[in-house]
Amino acid sequence: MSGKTHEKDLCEHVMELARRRGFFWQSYEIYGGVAGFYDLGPLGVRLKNKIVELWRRYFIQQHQDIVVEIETPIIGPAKVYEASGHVEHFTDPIVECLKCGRKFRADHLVEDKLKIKVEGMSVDELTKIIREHGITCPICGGELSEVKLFNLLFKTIIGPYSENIGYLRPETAQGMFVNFKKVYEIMRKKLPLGIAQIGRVARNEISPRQGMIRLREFTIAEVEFFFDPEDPDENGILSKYMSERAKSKLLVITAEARKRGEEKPEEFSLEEMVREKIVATPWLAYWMAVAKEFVEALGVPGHNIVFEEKLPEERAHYALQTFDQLVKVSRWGWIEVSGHAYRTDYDLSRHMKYSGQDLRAFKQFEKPKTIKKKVVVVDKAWLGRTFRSRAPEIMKLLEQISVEEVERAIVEGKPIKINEFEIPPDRIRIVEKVEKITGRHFLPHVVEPSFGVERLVYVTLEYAYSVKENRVVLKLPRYLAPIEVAVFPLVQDERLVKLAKELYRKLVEAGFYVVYDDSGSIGRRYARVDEIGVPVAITVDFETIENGTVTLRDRDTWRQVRVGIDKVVEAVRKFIYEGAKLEELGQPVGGG
RNA sequence: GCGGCGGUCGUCUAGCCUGGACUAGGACGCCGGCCUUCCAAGCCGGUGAUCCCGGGUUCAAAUCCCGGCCGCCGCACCA
Repeated sequence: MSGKTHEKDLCEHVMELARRRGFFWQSYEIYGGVAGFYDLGPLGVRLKNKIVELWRRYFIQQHQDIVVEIETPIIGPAKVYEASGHVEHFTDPIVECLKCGRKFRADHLVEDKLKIKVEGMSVDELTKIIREHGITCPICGGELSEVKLFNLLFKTIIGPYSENIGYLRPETAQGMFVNFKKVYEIMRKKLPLGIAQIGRVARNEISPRQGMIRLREFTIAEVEFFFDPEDPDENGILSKYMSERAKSKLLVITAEARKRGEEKPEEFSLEEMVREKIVATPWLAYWMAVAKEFVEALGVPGHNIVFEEKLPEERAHYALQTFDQLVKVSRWGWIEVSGHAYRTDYDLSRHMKYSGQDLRAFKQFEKPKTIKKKVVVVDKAWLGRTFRSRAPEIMKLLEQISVEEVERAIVEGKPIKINEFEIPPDRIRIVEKVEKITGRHFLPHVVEPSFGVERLVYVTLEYAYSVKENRVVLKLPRYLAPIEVAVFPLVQDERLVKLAKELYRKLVEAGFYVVYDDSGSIGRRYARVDEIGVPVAITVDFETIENGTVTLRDRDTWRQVRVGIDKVVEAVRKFIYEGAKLEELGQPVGGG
């Protein structure tokens, strides 16, 4: 499933365009550049912001009754990432073969060779074991280096004390988990609840390549979606949303199919995904459908979007099931643009344990349940008088004895023996207590759709890139265009220039991003704005002076219509944000 | 991290093997002017290169050698 060579230069063209026109470029270029870091230029920032805005529309605005957005720090204390499992699971002990240069997981190597458990063993201990047992490179037999730890987390120090370690977050997710209880309360304790965040993350990749595709610092847009695992369709919310997307179809390669060696994806409707248990929980499928719709809105055709289920060994430590959303790109074949993980209650349970805080949700039963319960009651006054300072100890021991055992002793009239102590049956009795339970405490489960935004920027550009009559035309979806309108006077005639500048002002005041250009020939100016994806170019010509109309030119068809100058703002809005066809906006212009 | 290949104006590139006339050439772009009544037209002028960085060899290095950085590909690694 890898990209083949004949399409290769598309990526190069996109990268070249991105550099030349200011979408993005490698960071720190004047110092030779650093791998895995990219800068966004003026157009790149606008495009990224628009993509993020679109993401918000799909994941938050359309789900505003159940999803809210927060923002949390990039740096977190060590404890948070110990709890999340990243300190442990993002750290691999690695040995390198001094002869062939291959690297191996040191722990796996030792476990395989010696059949012993080495979990939790230090680097030095592992090195020692390797040396003592003369373990060598399993491939070439060469000598092995010392064991080194490799952790993808960027480490830093919080404040002046070096022991106060912090980590840069490798995902925004922990910000949501840490804040779950608070947001849950703010949202008046309703489930399901999605908490979204868009922000920078950092991962110290060993050797990042592939330009914008694999970065050491990038932007993630993700939702941690919390729901009651025993009642995912609480209040019919799941059903409501599912029915809204009933027509959604997803191309999926299941883990099972992959194990069979299958490479072709199978198409499932959203309903089939759930009914045939392709997904471990229905919400996972639902958010996959939203994710696909969103990626389509970036300009990727549905047949180039596939969900691939990860094999157990490929999954992150927190996931019970994971699907990657893959998009086909020219150079690298199928690349992941989002991950959809069923994180269960892993994160909340870990934070509960590490923080000591109760992070459980509470759900009231419709009717409180009453439970009859037998309780052992001791004559505490007697107990205290008799055993004095040892009484509390006995109380504790008594709790560990089952009610049935005590009951039996009472019935038989025998004393209850607890270690060396004896309690006569008349000092103890069984009481039936009625307990009222109004609801249940539980840890919500979580599904997580998570997007790499820079990848989306790249994918969007690549799918928009086209060549027409030897000119580059960036056919971005209109609503994503960094610059929305261009205004040109046909030639540098004072009257036309004046009118064009007025129109420019008017469009700017209406809220659009507009370029004005009166240099060179009109054709050159059209070409320049085509290349950065400006959807519509407006030209003020001599007819404008006569009858107050201007031409609107469609980037994709190069066709033109004439529109009254006073109707331009509305026409542009309709064209860019309401999907109107050019021909609906005014009178067609012949020729040109 | 290992191996292979590569790195020259904003972009694409000539030159590198065979060191010297290279003050590094061209094209496109970009800027200014002229021209121009709708698709990168034309003319004039201009701008623009740490020849990736550092060291070495040499009288002399874009060119040869070594080290590093960065990129691409393969391996390894990888939410």
